[in-house]
Amino acid sequence: MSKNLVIVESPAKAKTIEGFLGSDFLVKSSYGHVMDLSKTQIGVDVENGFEPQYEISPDKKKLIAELKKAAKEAEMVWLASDEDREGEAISWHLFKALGLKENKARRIVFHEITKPAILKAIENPRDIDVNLVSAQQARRVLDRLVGYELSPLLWKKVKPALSAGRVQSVAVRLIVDREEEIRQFQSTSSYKVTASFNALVNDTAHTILAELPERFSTHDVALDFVKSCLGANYTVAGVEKKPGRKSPAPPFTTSTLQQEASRKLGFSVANTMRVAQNLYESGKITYMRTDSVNLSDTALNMAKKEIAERFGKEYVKTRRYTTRTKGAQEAHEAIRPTYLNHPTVSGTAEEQRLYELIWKRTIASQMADAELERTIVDILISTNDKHFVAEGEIILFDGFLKVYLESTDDDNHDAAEGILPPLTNGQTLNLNELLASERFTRHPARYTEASLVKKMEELGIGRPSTYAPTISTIQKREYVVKKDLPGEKRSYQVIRLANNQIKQKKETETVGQEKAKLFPTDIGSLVNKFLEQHFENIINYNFTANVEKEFDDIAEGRTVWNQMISDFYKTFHRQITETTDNAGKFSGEKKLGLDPVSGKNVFVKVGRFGPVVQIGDTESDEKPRFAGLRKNQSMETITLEEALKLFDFPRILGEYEEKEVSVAIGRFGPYVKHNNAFYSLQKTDDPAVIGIERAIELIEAKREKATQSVIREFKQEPELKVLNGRYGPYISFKKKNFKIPKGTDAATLSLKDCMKIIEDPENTPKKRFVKRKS
DNA sequence: CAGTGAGCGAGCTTCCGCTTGACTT
Repeated sequence: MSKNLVIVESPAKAKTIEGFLGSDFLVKSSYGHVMDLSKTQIGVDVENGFEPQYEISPDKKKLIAELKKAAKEAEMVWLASDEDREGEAISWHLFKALGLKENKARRIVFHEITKPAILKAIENPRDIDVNLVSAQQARRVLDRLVGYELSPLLWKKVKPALSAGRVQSVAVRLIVDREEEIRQFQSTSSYKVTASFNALVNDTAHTILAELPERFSTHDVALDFVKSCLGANYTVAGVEKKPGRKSPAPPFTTSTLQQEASRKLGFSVANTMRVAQNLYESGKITYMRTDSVNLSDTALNMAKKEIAERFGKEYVKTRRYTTRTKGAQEAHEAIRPTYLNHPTVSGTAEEQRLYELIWKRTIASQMADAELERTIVDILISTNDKHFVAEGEIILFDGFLKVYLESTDDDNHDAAEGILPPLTNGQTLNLNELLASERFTRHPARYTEASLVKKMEELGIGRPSTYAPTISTIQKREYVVKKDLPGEKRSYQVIRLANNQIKQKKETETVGQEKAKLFPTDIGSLVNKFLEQHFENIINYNFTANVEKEFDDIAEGRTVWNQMISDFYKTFHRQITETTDNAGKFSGEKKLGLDPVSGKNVFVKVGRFGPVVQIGDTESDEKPRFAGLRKNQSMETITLEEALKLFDFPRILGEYEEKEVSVAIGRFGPYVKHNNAFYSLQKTDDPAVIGIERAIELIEAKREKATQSVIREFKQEPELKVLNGRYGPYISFKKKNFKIPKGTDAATLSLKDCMKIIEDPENTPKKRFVKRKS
């Protein structure tokens, strides 16, 4: 029995701390929040001061019972959750849920997981900060009211099972707005002039690349300029040298780690977090959900030592970074390796790569600036008054660049500048080639998962622990899809001057390719439009920043939390009732034209199951016909012709084994139907042209696969089979599936063994969704 | 997980922010 019980949020942290403290201390984890509002009800008493109705989270009941027991046996309980709004609330909830007494509980906080820091914290306990808890309560209640009043309104007015919230709806808006900007964007072209020269410097031939600082707006002006260069001489008219410096980027936060892992390693946001969690749990990195760029003193000293040993003393520069991010709470350190003297670790390939990135970034952040020298060379053209400019950059001292260079999202920059040979004033250069190429302005970039996180962080929307889940939610709701675009060919004009001759030609380039970018869907755009019309104040980009200020006031004790919520709710709830009463169905209905066969109107709109084409008016006596849009189609762009084509299904292809074979398009894409069985089409198959031969191929292929997946069959019991599925072997019996206990060899199971497994209630299929009591 | 879409009506869906395993057919 321990005299002291310490409760932290994360089990990995608990394990580390237990090592620091003696046997008088038992360290446990709360696994995050332990109490929350009821999931199935609004959970807030709006009539009575917005009193929250908390309950112990269902998955925490067992844990709370355990903690309660441990608390009873201990002389003192130390509540050591994180030092931020949510952490304070966790301590308060623990206090309540464990039924602690004032004289038997202390609140402590520490910023560094080291023995001295923890001992110091224990010597300096404090009370739970009630104001900070109130601020969290306000945050929680506001999010609940917004989410649980807006979502049902969407079910009624737009489509069932949709959702809206303070964070997710703004994330969707960013993507919808960006797509609209791209649609509105008008590309213009201009002519950019570049030249390459040959020069002999110290008996060595060098190539020098230069550019005209200005651009020409039309082909004619560009051509006139190139013509005016015929027979020209080019001389160096000035060499200017400027010193420059580059500083390293700060250590990683959750958001910057997600961005760099996306750009440098191609990881999705969720993957980055999964891999980082593994590194954290095996003690290799510090906590991965943080908004702080701060490094502990221990880390700073380790970095200093490591850099001096590895690269030399001149590479050391100790830096303390401060966070400027809106709403940062800084309960943790920046993300860094636990031991900075380990540049690599063992683990999976992904773990090694992510770790290396974190190591480099941390080390670089404590290294000296890179010192550069920029050279700008001015080149005169003898036949006109324009100048070429050549720029070069050399590194005098590499500093942190030895280890790490941050990448950018900006793909508009041109080829890297190289080293220029030492040119002298008055030196003549020989023109090798002069090019005037047509260049086009580019639309703003679509968001990647990571660049969306960056933008959300700038707006103060979401927290390190929610970036990845939010991005997955908006995709799961089908507001947004992540996809690639193949790009299109575009031709552009090039005017070339070489050997004193001008030649013009047309070249082609591929533009507009996209890889893993976020696009709004029809539903996403429609829901966004609905919210813009009725709840602009909620999805306004500044809404979160404004309420955060009010939460701060509550935390400081200047505002009473439920007064703030009451003020907010008055307006918000009026908007809800007004929209409920006055707004009609919001389907985005749009008329495409007339059906040439029936002469009826053809519409597109969002129906109960997603975007549909409708032939015939809803109000008419005859029932309208419907067909769902294909996955790659959009209400925005679909034509009448494409819409009518969707009604060509189901199409009868012929007969096979004396049963009809047809092709149709269902909820999950195009499929072949035969004898009441379904066979999905491949991506390369077009349901509009597919024939009976191909359909039979698909049927046979699926049958073949099915026989391969059978591990065991029994003559005595044809309804029982041992099959190989997605998650390994399982038993199928009378259309129900049963898992096979670990350590059992599926291939040697007898019928008796199988029946035993089936009868064991341990192995019965679990219900996917737990039905709630009414 | 598969041919939905009217209208009727029951029963369902939903938020954000803390934390990890559990374990799917």
